[in-house]
Amino acid sequence: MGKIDIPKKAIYRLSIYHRCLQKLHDNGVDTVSSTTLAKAAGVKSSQLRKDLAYFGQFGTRGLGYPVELLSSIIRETLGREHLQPVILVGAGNLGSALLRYHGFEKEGFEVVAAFDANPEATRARGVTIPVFPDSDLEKFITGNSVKLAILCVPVEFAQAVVNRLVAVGIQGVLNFSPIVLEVTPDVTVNNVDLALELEHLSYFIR
Amino acid sequence: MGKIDIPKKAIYRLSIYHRCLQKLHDNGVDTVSSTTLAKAAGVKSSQLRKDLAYFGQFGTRGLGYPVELLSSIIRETLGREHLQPVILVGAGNLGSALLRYHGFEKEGFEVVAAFDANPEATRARGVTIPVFPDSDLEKFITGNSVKLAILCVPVEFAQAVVNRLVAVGIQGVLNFSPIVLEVTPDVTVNNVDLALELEHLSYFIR
DNA sequence: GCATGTGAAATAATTCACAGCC
DNA sequence: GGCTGTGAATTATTTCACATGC
Repeated sequence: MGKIDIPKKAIYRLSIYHRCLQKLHDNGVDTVSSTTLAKAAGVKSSQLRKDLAYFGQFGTRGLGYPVELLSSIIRETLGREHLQPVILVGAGNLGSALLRYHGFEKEGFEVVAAFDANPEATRARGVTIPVFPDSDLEKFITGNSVKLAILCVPVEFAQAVVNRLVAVGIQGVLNFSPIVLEVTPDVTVNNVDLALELEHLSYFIR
Repeated sequence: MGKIDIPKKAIYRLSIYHRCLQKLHDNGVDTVSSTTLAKAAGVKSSQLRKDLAYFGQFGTRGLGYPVELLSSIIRETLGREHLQPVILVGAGNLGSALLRYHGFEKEGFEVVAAFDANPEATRARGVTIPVFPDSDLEKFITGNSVKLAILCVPVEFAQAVVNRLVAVGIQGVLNFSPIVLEVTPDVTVNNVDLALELEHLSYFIR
């Protein structure tokens, strides 16, 4: 790959900049300075300029950045020009909650299918996205070239399921199980660990 | 405070170590080397030793660390010796999903109450935790000395609600809204931004 | 004059490597 | 011999500060 040079944290910030730019665009703004955009994103202006400099030059000195252009360049850099299909595996309490939540769709991801050991029960929970038995996983992923998966299975199954996903081509996993998943370096795992976040907070209160 | 010297990221890792230690303890292990524990936690052994060194010396050279003792020392360091009450504000799709999920309880946090503009609707969604109208927020927080809040209100209300929370003593906020919240430095905000995590993943797939 | 783009400086975090101790 | 604890070295990230260009 040719993008190993952008720091991981900068990539998270790109997403934030992208959101701020969309908001500015909705408000009819078409040029923004690094100072203004940085303030909206909660970072220093120098950091914003450095982050953008990792992948090109888009501003005009004395003026600022073109909102719409920068927005689409970031979208492209993040690989968001084309809609990415996403599957969700494990539609228990949290999984079916996320399916009903539709927070991903709002930001432009399409959750195309869910998988569970007991698909009937999930459908009964008011989930409208198609739910399949988890034995259909491999067939579906291969057939639909899915690259991204949201993993909400119970912690004791998480490693086994991720192995199956990776074997058929999943390259990115959003993992909600409180476990450190072992994957090959070509697979990216992002952990969302709600209890861990609360624990972290509890350190900072007195 | 006297703990400003431990890096933020090290604190997250402490929680992970703590989990691994509990598992080891459950399996009857009573001593563990930095190499073994680090492997379980997915970090380098040198990093584990450095992280622990931030707040003391607990190991025996040639042997390793005492599992139970280290576990309780970490718990104390994180401020988890005593149960912290937590409230949840905004019981819409995601909020009520989290209430039904009970993932926090499993890790030892007690969600004592939820607040929403429409408490009836939330109760109807099968939530068993008490739900109050959001006008009761201040009274409840003050009356029960709550310090931690989970924030799931729609993004356009997030800043206003966090202002109210902070005004009556909330010191830690787990924020699910895709917005950069402005708070005074004595308040800690942790953002869980699901769409942003997916976007981050989409950068790494090809 | 104003705001970008960027080397250089400062700061932070990680990893090495080994002395010290059981 | 094995494993911790820790300074020193390395690597990564952030911030500064200013030359450059509109």
